[in-house]
Amino acid sequence: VLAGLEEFGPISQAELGRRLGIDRSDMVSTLNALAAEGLVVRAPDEGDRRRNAIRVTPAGISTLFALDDRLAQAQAALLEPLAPPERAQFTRLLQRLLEHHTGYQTERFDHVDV
Amino acid sequence: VLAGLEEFGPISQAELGRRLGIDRSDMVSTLNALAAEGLVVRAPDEGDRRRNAIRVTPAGISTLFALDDRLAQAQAALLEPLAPPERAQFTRLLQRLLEHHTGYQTERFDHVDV
DNA sequence: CAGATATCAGGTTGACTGACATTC
DNA sequence: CGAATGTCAGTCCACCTGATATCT
Repeated sequence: VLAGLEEFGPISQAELGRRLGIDRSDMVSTLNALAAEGLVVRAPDEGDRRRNAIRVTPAGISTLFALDDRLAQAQAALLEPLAPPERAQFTRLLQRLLEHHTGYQTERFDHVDV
Repeated sequence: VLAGLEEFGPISQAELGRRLGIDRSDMVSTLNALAAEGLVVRAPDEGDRRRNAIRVTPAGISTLFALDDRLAQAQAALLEPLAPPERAQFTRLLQRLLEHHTGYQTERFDHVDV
């Protein structure tokens, strides 16, 4: 969710959920938790008062960076048995599958030194 | 579970769960369901009366084959965007990761025509 | 008015925990 | 006796459903 917010910018909860494949009702409790930790802020959207404009706080960005770091470590551990070119090949193929089946493009998993 | 039984032969519930990474208590309900459909039979183990020796029935084998077929279709749909040599490469790398992290070896996912 | 949004209450499910009787 | 096995009851969590009030 933090990564989505950082990527898409301030956005309504419904739209965020739609892009991430998370249900509206689940997004409520997820954002409650993130807001309780001060990682995001819910502000009323001026242009459309049905919506909340969700903003990531600086603390949220730090947390996101920390998570990216843990992700990189986890990915390194997962791909450890493969040689570097194989890791690159594997993640490339995996990204093509992801993009084909979901339309979602990301470089978030490119933590492999090629 | 059916694939594990077919691969390992008659075996206790606990041992089956251990090899498949399924908890003992969950194995009970799973086998209840399979037994209710007549796909497996629970027989008391003669050598060790704490154990149940689980056997796959002919109906269980048919079901397993049908599932293998559906698995092949699902895998084909998943790998559809990749060219045949890429599919082979991808499944090979994936199997190496699986084997490295779990020690589990299988040819069950080799449904790709290379 | 139809449709979208945020929210909440409730149900279903899979996976885990803790306990127990039986057997080795 | 300690350890393993099969079983059950209960917990926890992710996910989904249906409803409601507010707003466009």
